[in-house]
Amino acid sequence: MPAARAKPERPDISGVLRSRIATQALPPGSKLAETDLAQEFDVPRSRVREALAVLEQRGLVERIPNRGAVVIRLEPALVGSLYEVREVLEGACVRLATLHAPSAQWARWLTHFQGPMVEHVSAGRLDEYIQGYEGFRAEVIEACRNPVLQQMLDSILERTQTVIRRIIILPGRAALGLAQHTAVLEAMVAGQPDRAEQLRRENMRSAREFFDRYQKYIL
Amino acid sequence: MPAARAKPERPDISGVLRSRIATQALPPGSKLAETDLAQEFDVPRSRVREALAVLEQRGLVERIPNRGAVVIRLEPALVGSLYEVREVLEGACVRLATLHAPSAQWARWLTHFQGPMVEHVSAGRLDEYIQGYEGFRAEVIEACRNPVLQQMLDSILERTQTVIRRIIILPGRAALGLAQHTAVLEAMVAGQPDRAEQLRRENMRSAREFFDRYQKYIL
DNA sequence: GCCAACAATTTTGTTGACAATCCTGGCTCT
DNA sequence: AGAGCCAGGATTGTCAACAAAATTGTTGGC
Repeated sequence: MPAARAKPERPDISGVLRSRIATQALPPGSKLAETDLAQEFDVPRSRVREALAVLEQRGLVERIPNRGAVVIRLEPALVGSLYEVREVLEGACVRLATLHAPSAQWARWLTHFQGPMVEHVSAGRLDEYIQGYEGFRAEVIEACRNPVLQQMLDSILERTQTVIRRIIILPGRAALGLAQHTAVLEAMVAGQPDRAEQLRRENMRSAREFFDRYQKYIL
Repeated sequence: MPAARAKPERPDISGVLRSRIATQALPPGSKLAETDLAQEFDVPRSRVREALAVLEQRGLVERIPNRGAVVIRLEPALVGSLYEVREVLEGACVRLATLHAPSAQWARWLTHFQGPMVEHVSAGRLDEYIQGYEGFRAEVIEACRNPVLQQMLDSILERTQTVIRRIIILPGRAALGLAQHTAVLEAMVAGQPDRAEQLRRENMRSAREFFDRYQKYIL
């Protein structure tokens, strides 16, 4: 039997780079050298080039002619713009989820948010808190059944992930955020989409206030 | 004197193709052949390739491996998703514009909407009506001072432009839309950002109802 | 010692050729 | 006659070499 021929893998370069930028494995200002990336992923440089075009279009890197691509730097004004848009998108998200999924689905999460999650926060186990929240969030987005909304939220999140993680560890933020999320969930369980949307938007504005107040520690 | 050397122009291929798709010069289902485009724009094929990667990322074309790129077809469900997102983005837009620009700036437009625009609509001069509205709209987006919001709205508009133009010619739509826009403007002049946002969202839902009702004539 | 001009190196941008894949059309076999 | 199959052509994907530009390093002069 001939050796199993390794099929030519096609790594999703743009995807890998996106997650590296989101996790700050590639911090703002990093230079993305085409040759290096082509070597690392073992692909021709033209593939790297296409990936960089996508990253530029997504607002993650800046490409200067004849000088290469660098990871974009988050100006305070840009963070503000991102939060303004995120506010209305997240609001629409919980409204649609409330409309499209049965109340019982959210009731499960409500008990989780009123029990274990409170423990996590008061015990300072932020990783567990974040993980639990991410699970809920994924279900909300799934319930929206709106690929356009999902894509735009993804795009905003990957640009602000680092800011989000620094906000959540601010003094009092996790506890306040948890209370706000619980309020949103109560509206969802009660089948009040508009109220859920409004509460979620207030939650986003609240997060943004923390950012404004602690801006110098975050950026 | 030596002949003026033509500097190597660098046409914005992705931009040209985007407008062609938006205006349906390239209707849904059209095939985008790399060789043809490279010849037409007189650029190497690699440039065309990068442009296609951007168009795919923007949701305007679908690329199938080894088979090329085709202009995406608007399914009714996708139009619904786009309108759900557009509703909240347009709402945020007028809210921010009301907050950031002086009332007087919108008062000018209000008189225009209550005078000439009514004439245009009742006389069936839809082109003038559209043109007047576009002017107002551009100023609103400008006043938002939010590049993220602007980019996302552009992205949605270029995908739904053809639908929008077919909705506006539906019986009664232009007159109703004008009345709704005037109501939004009144809220803006009165310095009521939240009310302007709410009215704008109602306007979007109304437009979407027209789409749902006349769907078979539009798609 | 510092600055400026110049040369060397590195990196990006471009080009054309080559390989792999898919579609088309005609042919053969049942 | 119809289904399946096998070229032929066309298109996409890949690649390496070349050209252009910018960065870096060096040298010479003040």
